[in-house]
Amino acid sequence: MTIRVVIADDHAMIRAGLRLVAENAPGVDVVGEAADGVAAVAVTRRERPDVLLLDIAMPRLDGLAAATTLLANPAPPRIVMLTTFGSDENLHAALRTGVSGFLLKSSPPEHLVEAVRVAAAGDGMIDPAVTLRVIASFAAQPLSPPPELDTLTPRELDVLRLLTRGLSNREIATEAGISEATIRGHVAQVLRKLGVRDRLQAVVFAYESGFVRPGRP
Amino acid sequence: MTIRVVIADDHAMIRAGLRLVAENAPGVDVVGEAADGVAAVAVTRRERPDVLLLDIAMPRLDGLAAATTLLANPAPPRIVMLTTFGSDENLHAALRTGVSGFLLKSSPPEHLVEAVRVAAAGDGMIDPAVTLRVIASFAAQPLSPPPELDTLTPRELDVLRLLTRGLSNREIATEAGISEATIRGHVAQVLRKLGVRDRLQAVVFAYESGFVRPGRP
DNA sequence: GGTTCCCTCCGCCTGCCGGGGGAGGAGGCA
DNA sequence: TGCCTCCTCCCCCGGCAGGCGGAGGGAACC
Repeated sequence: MTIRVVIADDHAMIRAGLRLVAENAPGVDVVGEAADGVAAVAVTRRERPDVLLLDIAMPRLDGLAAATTLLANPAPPRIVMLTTFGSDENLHAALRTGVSGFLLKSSPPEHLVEAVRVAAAGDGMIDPAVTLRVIASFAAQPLSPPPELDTLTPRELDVLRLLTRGLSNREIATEAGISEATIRGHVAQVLRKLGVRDRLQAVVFAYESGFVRPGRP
Repeated sequence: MTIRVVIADDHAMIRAGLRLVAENAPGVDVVGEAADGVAAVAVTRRERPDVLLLDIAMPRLDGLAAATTLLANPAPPRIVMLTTFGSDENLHAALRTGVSGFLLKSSPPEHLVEAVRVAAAGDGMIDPAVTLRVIASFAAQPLSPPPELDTLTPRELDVLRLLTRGLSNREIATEAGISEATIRGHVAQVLRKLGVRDRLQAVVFAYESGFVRPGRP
């Protein structure tokens, strides 16, 4: 029932440190090491560990690419991504690959052990230091109620909704069952109220303001 | 330096359990309780705790509304949301409010204590049991690469990106530093490859496919 | 009754968009 | 070398979009 772990990092010193921390934890066994992404993939395929500790920044093949490669195969290991800097690019890119954990190297050793155990159990863990940023990426949009939208009349909101479906004035007129001339008037009004130049910018505004969201008809 | 905590849950039994767990942790002090959302807001405003443990499902005012209310005020407490079921609705709704933690009641007590400490420190924690779903919500869209986008050349992708900012051909030309005629050609190509009629639908496609996302420049 | 807002509709006109077709240079590949 | 893709640029032309001003009917409010 031990958790078999492979460590991938290009710095020997850090590998040693990670190994020390991991092996000091009961039930955790380090079964391999790799100093770059290509080796990480090879060692992982050979050893089939439960958990792969993967540094993002590595030569030849970076951790993101290695994770993507491994996760595309059947029965991949759980991957805990390690990084020195918790930049938004690193964070989002890592989460996108579908890793089970994301940890900063500045995290206390017990977090690392916890992340390994959690990952091995099929769950996930994100470093507390960056978790708020993950949450913020959910909260960011709906917390911005664009004041301009409030001034739109119901009819104008209808028209804006239809605009975001890529319809022409004529199509909107058909859809709404009124004349195209009326739609033109509504569209002009919407553009004026939103302070945008054309229907294209109105659609961008609608998406960016959260008035419409991708994937919801 | 103790962490002052308020507990809000409509079940007295659960409040007692949470209090027991929290007070058993060194440096954590429970300074108030509430049995519904309205009381939670009132107690929180009176006690000004560092951390508020907030159940989602509560009478009068649910935890989500209470969190939204409190977080809209200046100097809000850190909020750790508690829930019995880790449904996607609960999860996303909670993260949207901007809480610092999201925990299932089925989590081990030490997770609760850890979440309180992490929240008090200004960081965030998401229950390992639902973290993978959070990660998946990042991976969900980019893992569906609409085949049409693959056929676009780098230049055409640039143009599409600029299109989604609501720019005219002339503005795109200026932005890209090439002639408008060239942009017209690229746009025509993009429309053809995406199978859409005009730039408006191309922008809608870009948003709906996840090629661009609201709120990310 | 007057005012205001919303919804409906009309015509005119300028300008950009998009379709069509063509063309040349740069770079990769066999 | 030939072949291909990509990027660059051009012309013509029809059509829709958007700005302009105007107008009438209905509902709500004072």
